[in-house]
Amino acid sequence: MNRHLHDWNLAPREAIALQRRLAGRVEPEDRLGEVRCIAGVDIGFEQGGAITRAAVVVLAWPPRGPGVFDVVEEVVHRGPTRMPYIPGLLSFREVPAALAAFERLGVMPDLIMVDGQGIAHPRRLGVASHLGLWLDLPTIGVAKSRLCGRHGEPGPVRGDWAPLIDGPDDEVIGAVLRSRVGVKPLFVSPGHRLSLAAALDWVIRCLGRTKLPEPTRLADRLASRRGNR
DNA sequence: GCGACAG
DNA sequence: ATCTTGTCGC
Repeated sequence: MNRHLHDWNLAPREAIALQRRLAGRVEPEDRLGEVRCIAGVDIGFEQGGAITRAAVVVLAWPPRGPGVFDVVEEVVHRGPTRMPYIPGLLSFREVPAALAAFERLGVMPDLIMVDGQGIAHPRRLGVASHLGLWLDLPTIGVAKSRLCGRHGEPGPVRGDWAPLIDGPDDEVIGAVLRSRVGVKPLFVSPGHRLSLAAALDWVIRCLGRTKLPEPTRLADRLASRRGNR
């Protein structure tokens, strides 16, 4: 079945072929059903990288106030690191741990924000898309830097953005978003079952006082085992 | 061959 | 990603 998706001991060449095949299953949708909670996912490492630490934070929607969310649930999964980091093959290193964390979740979220790219990937299957396909849930890729694509400098105001273009056909694969004045922009792209416009909309609506949207920011903090800011 | 390269 | 102190700014 989809069991082979769990055979993360794929050689790079096989992994790339799998990405090409799976990319065709990614579905862009304009809107979601009723959203009651949004999850943020991020992976951290311990002991020099030997241990992979996956964190999932589920927040209630709508927020209690501007940028203020109630935490519904938090899960951390720790396990041995199996794959090295290879640009373009990040999902094979991080998704297994993320899935293990989701299996422990009591409430499945209606939308997931992942630290990394969605379709803004050489083969249109970044970690957010891969996770979304596996869970069959809407996902958004929220990365702190660029993997591929060309773009101009977004405006200086929060909410300003510039399209992320790639390929010979100038395909729009994401957006470079100014999430906060005076900081490097975020790279937002659809993961699965969501359009770019919807993805951007959700990320902006989840922005609090910092650069990262709350779901990703809290998951990042938990994955890196930092208690504060 | 050279440069780029999520986390 | 992670290793790490102080420091500039609101």
